Parts: sequence; C-alpha cells; structure tokens
Amino acid sequence: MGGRQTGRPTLEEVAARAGVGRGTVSRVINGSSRVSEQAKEAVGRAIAELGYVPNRAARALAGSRTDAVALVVPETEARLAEPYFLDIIRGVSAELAAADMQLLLTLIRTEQERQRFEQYLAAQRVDGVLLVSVHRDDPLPDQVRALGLPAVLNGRRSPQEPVAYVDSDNVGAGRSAVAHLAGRGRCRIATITGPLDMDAARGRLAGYRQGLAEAGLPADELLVATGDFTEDGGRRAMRELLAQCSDLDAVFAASDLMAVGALAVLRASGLDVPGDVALVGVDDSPVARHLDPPLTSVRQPIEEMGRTMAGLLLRQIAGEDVEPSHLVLPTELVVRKSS
Amino acid sequence: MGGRQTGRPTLEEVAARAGVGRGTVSRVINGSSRVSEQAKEAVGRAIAELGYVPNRAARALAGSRTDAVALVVPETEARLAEPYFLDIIRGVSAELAAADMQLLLTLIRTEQERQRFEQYLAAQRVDGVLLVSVHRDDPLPDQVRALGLPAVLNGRRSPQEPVAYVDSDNVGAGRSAVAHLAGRGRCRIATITGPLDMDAARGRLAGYRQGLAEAGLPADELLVATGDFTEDGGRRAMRELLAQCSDLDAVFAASDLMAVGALAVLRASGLDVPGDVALVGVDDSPVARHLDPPLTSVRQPIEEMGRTMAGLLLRQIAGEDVEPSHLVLPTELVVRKSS
DNA sequence: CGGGTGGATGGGAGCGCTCCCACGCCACAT
DNA sequence: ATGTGGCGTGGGAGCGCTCCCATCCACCCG
Repeated sequence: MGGRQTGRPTLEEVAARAGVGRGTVSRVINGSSRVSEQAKEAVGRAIAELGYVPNRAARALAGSRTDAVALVVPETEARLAEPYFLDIIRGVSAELAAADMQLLLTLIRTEQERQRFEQYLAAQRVDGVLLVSVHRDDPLPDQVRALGLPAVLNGRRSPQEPVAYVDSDNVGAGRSAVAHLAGRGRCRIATITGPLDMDAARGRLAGYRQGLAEAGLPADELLVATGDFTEDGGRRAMRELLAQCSDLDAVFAASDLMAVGALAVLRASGLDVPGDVALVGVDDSPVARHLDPPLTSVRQPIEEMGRTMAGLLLRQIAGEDVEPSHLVLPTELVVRKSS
Repeated sequence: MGGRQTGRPTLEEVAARAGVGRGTVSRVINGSSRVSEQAKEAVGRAIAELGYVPNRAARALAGSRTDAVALVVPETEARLAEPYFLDIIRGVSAELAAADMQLLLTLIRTEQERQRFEQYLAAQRVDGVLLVSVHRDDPLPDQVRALGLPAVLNGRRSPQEPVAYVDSDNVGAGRSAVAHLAGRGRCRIATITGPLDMDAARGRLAGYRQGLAEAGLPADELLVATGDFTEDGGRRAMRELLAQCSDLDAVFAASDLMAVGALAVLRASGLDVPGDVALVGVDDSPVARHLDPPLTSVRQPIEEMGRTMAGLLLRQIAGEDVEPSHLVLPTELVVRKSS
C-alpha cells in the first residue's frame, strides 16, 4: 500500500520552529498582507530549514480550491492525431506552471467517460475547466458553467457563444489566403470548407467570400465544396470541384489535411501544383512542410492560444473577469511553393 | 472566489440515510469484503438517491493515496512535436480511466520546473509516476524511486535499468528492416543511427548488425553514420554516407524524421528512391505515409506501450509486482513504396 | 489619563474522509 | 448453561490545512 509515511514537516512544525502560531504561517504562505516583516522572515527561514511543502490535499479540503484545472479533450476527433493539441497543451502547461497550478488531462472517448468526468466536476476536483474542440451542440460547456465552475473554450461553438473562449481569426485566415491567391493572379479560386456545423469552418468560408469580394472577384457557388477537415474529405471535395468547374486555378482548403487530399486528386487528374492550380491550407502543420511541393498555409498561434486560455481561466478563478471574455488571435500566412 | 458551496452530500449523510454508520459506508465504497449483503444494498441505494460522490481531497488527506499519477515529459525533446506522445497519452489515459485514476500531465522545460516537480512528489501529490523519453543519465527516475514512489519508464536508460520500464523491441526493429531490405535483393545496406547515448538508438543499431549477419551480408563500418533523430541530422548523416560509399543501395534510418532528411539528400544527389536506393524508417509516423514515395517504416505499438506502462504502474501502486518489471513490446514492419 | 482604534497574532473549529479499536451478536464447542 | 471465537458494525480520533474569532498590544484622540 501507499504507506510511505515520509515524516514530512507540517504547518504546525514550521510554526513551532518559527516561534509563531499556525495562523501566521498560513498567512505567510498565502501571501496575506497582514503579517509583520519580522514574522514573515522567521517563517520563511523555518520553511527553508525544514524543507516544508504544503500538503495540497489538506489545503483542498480545508479551503475550497484545488490548485488544479482540467483540460478536456473529446477524443472523437481524428484531429487529436495532429500536433495541434500538443501545442495547446504546451501553452496551457506553461501558463499553469507559472501559477503553480496543476494540469489534469482528461480524454473523453465514451459516453461513460463523459459521465465519469461530470462526477469529477461535481466532486470539486478542479478549480476550472479548459475545453478543446467543442462541437456546435456540445452541452458540456454549459454543464460546467452550471456547476459554477470557470470555463474557457478553445474555439467557440457559435457566434453567440455565452462561455468565455479563445479562438483564432478564422475569417482573417480565409481572407488572407484568398488575397494571396488573387495577388498571384489567380481568378478562379475554389474552396474546400470544413464541416459547416463547426464555427471555425464557417468563419474560414466567410473569410473566403470576403476575400473574393475585396479582390473584386465574382463569387461562384460551384467553386465551394464541403469537406470535413480530413484528408479523405479533401479528396472527395476536390473531385467534386473538378467535376463542377474544370477551369479553377486555385484552391483554398480549410485545413492542411484536406489540402493533402486535394493535392493527390489534382495530381491524379494530371494537373500541376502550383503550375495549373495553386493550393493553400490552414494550420501550418508539419505535413505542410513535408508535402511536395511544400504547402502554403495559414498559421494559427496555437501555443499562444493555449497560454491565453489558461491565463483567462486563471483570472476567472481568481474572481476577476466575471463576464465571459472572447479573444480572437491573429493568423499569419506562410507562403511556400504550392502557390 | 471558489465559494461554490454546492451542498454535496457527504459520507455521513449517506450513512444516515442508509441507517448505518460511517465506517460501513466507507467499507462499501472501498469494496471491503467484511460487509453484509444487506448493508451493502442499503448503502448502494442511499448513494444513488443522494448522488453521492466521494470527496477526493478528504480521501487523500485521510488515507495516504491520491488516486492520481503523473505523466512526466521532459520537453527538451523536439520529439514532443511528434504524434508519439499523443499516442502514449492516449494509452495511458485509457488505462487510468478504467481504474478511475486521474492523469496529471507535467511538462518539464526548465531546471526550475524540474525542481518544482520534485516538490510535487515530495508533497505527496501522486501515487506514482510515468516517465517518458528519459535520457541515459537522467537522475529523475532514481529520485522518484528514492521517494518511495512507484515509477515506470517509457524506454530504458540502459540495459541495466533498475527501474521498471516498457520499451519497444528496438533490436527487432533493426533486424526486420534489414531482413526486408536484404530480401529485396539489396546488399549494400547502410544505416543512420539515433544519438548513441540513447538506448533505443543503440538497440536499433545492434538489430541492424544482427540483420546483416543473418542475411549473410558483411558488416562495413563505412555504412554506419550517426544521426540524432532529427530531419537535419538525417540529412547530414546521409551526405556522410554518400561521401563514404557511393555504391550503397539501401538505408535503414532509425527514425522517420531522419529518413525524410535522407530522402531529400538522395534526391538532391540524383538518386532515385527506391530505384537506386531503398529507404526504411522507424515510427510509422504520419509523415511516413505522406512522403513521396510513401516510406516503409517499422511501427511501434505506441498506444499499447502507454497502456502497458499505466497498467504496470497501477500494479505497483496496488502493492503487487514489487520488483521492477521490464516489458518489451514487438514492432511491425509496414512496407510501402520506398523499398 | 481613560477609552478607542486597528493591525498582528494565536488557536479553536471544522473540511470529509480513513483507520482502527471496541462492542455486540451469533454459532459452535465444552 | 457457560465459554470462546469471529464477523459485522459504530464511531472516536485524527490527516494538515484554512477560516475566523477573540485577544493583545501599540498608538491615538478627546
């Protein structure tokens, strides 16, 4: 059993050693103002000498915070395979570590695990929740809020998202891609969208349309095909586009993976990229770099999104920032040979 | 503040409702045998009616376990960008969820974060530790053990690893790659190794040599170049190999990333893959599939390794399995066009 | 010079659980 | 009938903290 009773020093022992009361030590540790400089020093010394580390379980039980937040990832997503989440995790982790908070990772696969997770929340295990890749009709964010727990989403569910979120500028991504393509002299620019029940996909599509308008190019519904962010979806959509208008000279795919699929189909149809058709993706993932030709792609500041999410959550937990904030981070076009 | 005092039911309330004592409820929850069938039922009903969920903080404080394990990832690794860790996480998470344990993710970047982590351990925050990507001279595993905490590594530091670990069959990976290449009629088979201070790299190299011997091929030290698991390292090593023996007809790269680098150099030298030179990597990562030509690669059962690690740790925590176990999981060659 | 004021302080009272001891009860042996 | 053992059980005693109230002291005002 876990019976390793390391005789770790307790608050009380620190207090004894410093010649003060328990309350004072607690105040020092929690950075309360109302402590004399002298007491602060004595306690600090005692802590150092004893190598005291507060017991978090006791703290969680007595207070009502846990110093931990959950990062929830619904793993239904094939997207999980992408480096995307790793970058999010990296950002979140950095921000949390700075605040001495712990990161609890929860992958939700099955309905059962989903329920188990709800129990966690109910059991007061975390101070807040970070949700990644939420779908349009996912009730989880609202459930979390209903429990009174702070929450921050990565990407909103809809433009009316009531819960705080951090998103990238999807509209801007579409616009910049199209502007770039138009600037290269392309004038029959098609797009492969993501699943339209996701706000990110709609945003990129809207950006695509704005981009066309700004470039003075006519919108043509035949140049729009719906994908699902997967490679295979990209292939299907590309075939559809080719069948509808064989004269297209550029494609803006709303994800790198779909661009990969599109490229394969273009090749198979004897079209050269970028000679005949220019191609732009979104994500700037490693595959984009390794594709042949290397793929022009719109980069999202993923790690920064993670950091921002964590920061937002921390502020909510601290009690500032009560009304939900909505942050949108800028994207950046990375030009490579495919366009 | 975190003042959401949801009036969640406590053990005591469950006891009252079930008409039994606190002790009995506790026994039921913890699956102790010494409880009458009747009491068990009454308690079960009360729990369901009240929607009782045990408070983990209280449990951790009273007992001395936390029902949480830490997954530690030293992020010095560029490898973190790969899907590798995600798969590990997936496996670990699945196994832990089944045991109703929580997963605490800890990325260690700086020396400071490393120290903070040691404090965690000392503060009795977790019941066990999973360590990923440990280097030859990393003291962390020993420190964890010194604290009396169960630990399981992903990959051993050396053949004499004292701590429990789960690894993939690196020697087998090398052997199968070479056997495959030899079977295709190649007889000047080179290898690009990983950094030789890593056991995985040494293992793959050893497998390469065994493979040559088994195929009746002579070993030639000029056909061995040292890389570092990165794309750039692969490029450098490939140039070195080409300079040393221009007559090589196959390359076994100890990672997909290095194979990518090698491929670029081969191309640049006007060599065709697989026409002139056959190429095999290790990891079966997504880039392998998207490479042109698609890369033959040795697949490791990464997710399964994660699951196995977690399982091993859980058993250690439960008190079984006191002497460290060393598990080696088989690999599998995935043949594609590059060989 | 007494009462007032406010900041620093000590320590009691829990937080919700597990551990464990002592108690009652029953079946069996004497 | 009395003794013995074991099982199921209740509940006291903490685990190490935070919260909060009462206390104390120094200093200020009228």
